[in-house]
Amino acid sequence: MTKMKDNTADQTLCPVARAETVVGDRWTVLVLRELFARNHRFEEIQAQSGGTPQMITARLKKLEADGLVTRRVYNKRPLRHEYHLTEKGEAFFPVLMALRAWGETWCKSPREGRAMNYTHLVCGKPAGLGPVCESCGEPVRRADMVGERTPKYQRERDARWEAFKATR
Amino acid sequence: MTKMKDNTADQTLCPVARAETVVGDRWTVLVLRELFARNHRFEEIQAQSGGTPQMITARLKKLEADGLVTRRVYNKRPLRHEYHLTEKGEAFFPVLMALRAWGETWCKSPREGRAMNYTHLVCGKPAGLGPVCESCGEPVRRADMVGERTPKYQRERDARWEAFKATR
DNA sequence: CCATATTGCTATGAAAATCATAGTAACAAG
DNA sequence: CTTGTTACTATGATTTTCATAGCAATATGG
Repeated sequence: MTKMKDNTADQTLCPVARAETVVGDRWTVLVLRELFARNHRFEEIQAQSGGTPQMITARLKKLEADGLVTRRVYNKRPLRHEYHLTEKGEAFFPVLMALRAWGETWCKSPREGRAMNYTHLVCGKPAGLGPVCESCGEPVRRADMVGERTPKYQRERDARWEAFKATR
Repeated sequence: MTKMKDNTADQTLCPVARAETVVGDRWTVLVLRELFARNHRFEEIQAQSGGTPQMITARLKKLEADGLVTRRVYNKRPLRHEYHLTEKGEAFFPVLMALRAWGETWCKSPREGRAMNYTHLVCGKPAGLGPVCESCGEPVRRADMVGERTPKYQRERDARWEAFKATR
C-alpha cells in the first residue's frame, strides 16, 4: 500500500497544514513579498518574481479567492487593477519576516550581505532580523518599521526590471 | 513577451526567495512539522502528512541535501534510519510558529479550537500564538516551550495512524 | 522452517501542473 | 494609423505529482 485518505488539509485541525493549502507554494510567497514591497501592479510583480504571466495570474486569483488580496481599479478605460493586501494578507507579515530571518541566516554566505535593512520607528534604530527589535527589545509590528533596500539589492531589482522591459 | 531570465532564486540576494527554493513546498513544510513534532520515522511522517512514499522520500532527500535534516541509523539489520533536524533545520522553528499563528487566526472558524497549546517553561504559563509569551512577554524559544496536543487534534492524529495501518 | 508482519522504500502509467514562447485585447499617444 | 503600454490568454512540450502496486530485508510466531 501507499496512500491513505486525502487529507486535503482543510480536513485537519493543524493550522500549519491549513496555512499551507493557501500559501504553500513558491510563487504565492513571492507574489506576497512583492505586495509587501508595495508593488501593486501585475507587471512589477511578474518582473520581480520572475514568473510567467499564467503563474502570476493564477496566484493572484487564488490569493483573492482565499481573501488575502483585493483588486482595486486604478484606471477605467482601459480597465486596470492594482492588487492590495487585505487584513488577512497583511497578517501574513510575521511569517515573511521569519522566513527572511531564516533565509538571511542560513541560505547565504556572510559576505553576500543583506537585501533589506529595517529601522524600528519606535526607537529609531536598526530592527535586525528577529521578531523583537535588536536595538530596544520591543516586539516589532509592520507599521512600526521602515525597510530600506541595500544598494546591491536595489541594483539587482533595477536590473531585473530593465531586463524585463527589454524583452517586451 | 512573457518571461525574463531564470531567477532560480539562488541568483538573488532576497532571503525570502532563497528560503523558498528550500522550503517553498507544501510537503516539505509538512515533513518539517512532523520532525518538530518528534516523529522521526518514515512511516509516521508519511501517515501524518498524507503524502505518497515518493513525495516523502523526495522531500527528505532534498532536506538532507539542503542541510536541514540528517539520517541517523537506529537499527542495523535490517538497516533503518531516523530523520532528525540539524541546527539549520531547528532554526526553521520560528517560521513554523509564525505560520501556525497565522493559520490558527485566519484559516479556522473560532469554534474549531486549537490544535496545540504551548506552555512557556520560563514562566510556567500558556505561551499563546505570538513570538513573545502572552503570559510573561518574553521572546519564546523552542527549548523553553512544551507543546501539548488538544484532545481533538490528538484523536485526529490517532485516527490517521489507524487508517494508515489499516491499508497496509 | 515457513508463513506472516514490519519498515522503508521503488516502479509504473495516468493526470495535472509548469514552462517557454507567442499572441491578443483595449485603449493612449504621437 | 502606427507604435507603445498593460494585462493578460493560448499552445504545445516538459516536468511533477498522484494513485496503485510491488519489493527487499529482516523479525516473529507457530
